[in-house]
Amino acid sequence: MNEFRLDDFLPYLLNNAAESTSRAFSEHYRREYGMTRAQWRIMAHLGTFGALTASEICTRGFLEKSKVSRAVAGLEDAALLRRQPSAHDRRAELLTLTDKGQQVHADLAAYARSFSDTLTDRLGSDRAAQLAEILRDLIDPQPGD
Amino acid sequence: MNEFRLDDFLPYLLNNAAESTSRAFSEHYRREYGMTRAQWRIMAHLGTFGALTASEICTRGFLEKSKVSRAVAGLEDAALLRRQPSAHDRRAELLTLTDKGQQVHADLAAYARSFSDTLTDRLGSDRAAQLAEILRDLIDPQPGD
DNA sequence: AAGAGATGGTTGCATATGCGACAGTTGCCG
DNA sequence: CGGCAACTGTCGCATATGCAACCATCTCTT
Repeated sequence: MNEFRLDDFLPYLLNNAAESTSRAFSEHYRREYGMTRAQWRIMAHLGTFGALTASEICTRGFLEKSKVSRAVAGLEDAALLRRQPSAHDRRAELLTLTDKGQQVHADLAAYARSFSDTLTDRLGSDRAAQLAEILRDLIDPQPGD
Repeated sequence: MNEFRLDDFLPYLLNNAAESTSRAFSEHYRREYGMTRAQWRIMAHLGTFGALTASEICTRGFLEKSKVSRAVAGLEDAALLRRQPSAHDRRAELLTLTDKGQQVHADLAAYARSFSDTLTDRLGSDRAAQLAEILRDLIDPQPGD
């Protein structure tokens, strides 16, 4: 009969796990810096990978471009990032963190780090590493790119 | 220095994996039935577990209660589910799928099933099972419950 | 039995979101 | 070269969302 079991449906489990593990953390940057999830994600990308364009962030982070556009505007207003024209493409803008942005990123990264350690402890480091690896496999082949 | 690596941050990977694996599927029920993500999730719960109250769905699915409230209203308007008063608690309402709701659920479940098979193939069934198991461990201890 | 506090569900309001349309730019093919 | 498709980022609009306030009901303590 090919029954459907919600408890085994990977997208469902992934959504729950993502939601469950992101909530506590998101409350932190929300309280401390008034940042949204999209804003934190953009900061995290720039803090980790350096200068990126908005559309690169869209692709890497599975975010809508209008969402990124507005989140970037907010971060710019808060003086956390700066735009500069791309040398090779006049449509695109390179985004980089300001000094203030770097500081904020450093704080959030430290928090994220300790948060991550908690999760790893809970799973055991072997399984945590397994999980990360499998997730990367699952993510890589992005449908439309 | 305790560096922060976004590529190893589990909440990030989980969000990307969830988003990546949910997108194609969500396009389907959106197109076919005009349903939102929350609505599909509610249908999936009711289809799998039978009668539930809204708050049980909130807890299981990591959904805000106002989101559920409105999604349920929409599903009721579409005649996909029905409310009946709980025998033991006059505040609560038991939600169940209507016949039409069951049909829609059956269709979506079949689609989900084949979708799930694709993912499992891609990972290999061992790793897919590992993943599901680890995710369940990660989810279980829900912060505020 | 009474009141405090928790819980179920709805709703108002401000904000966030997705989609589609748009203007400007680029790259490619004939 | 000329033009057309693809791409970048922004914006308007309708809708979805989160939060807090709210009413009704339940539970627990005393």
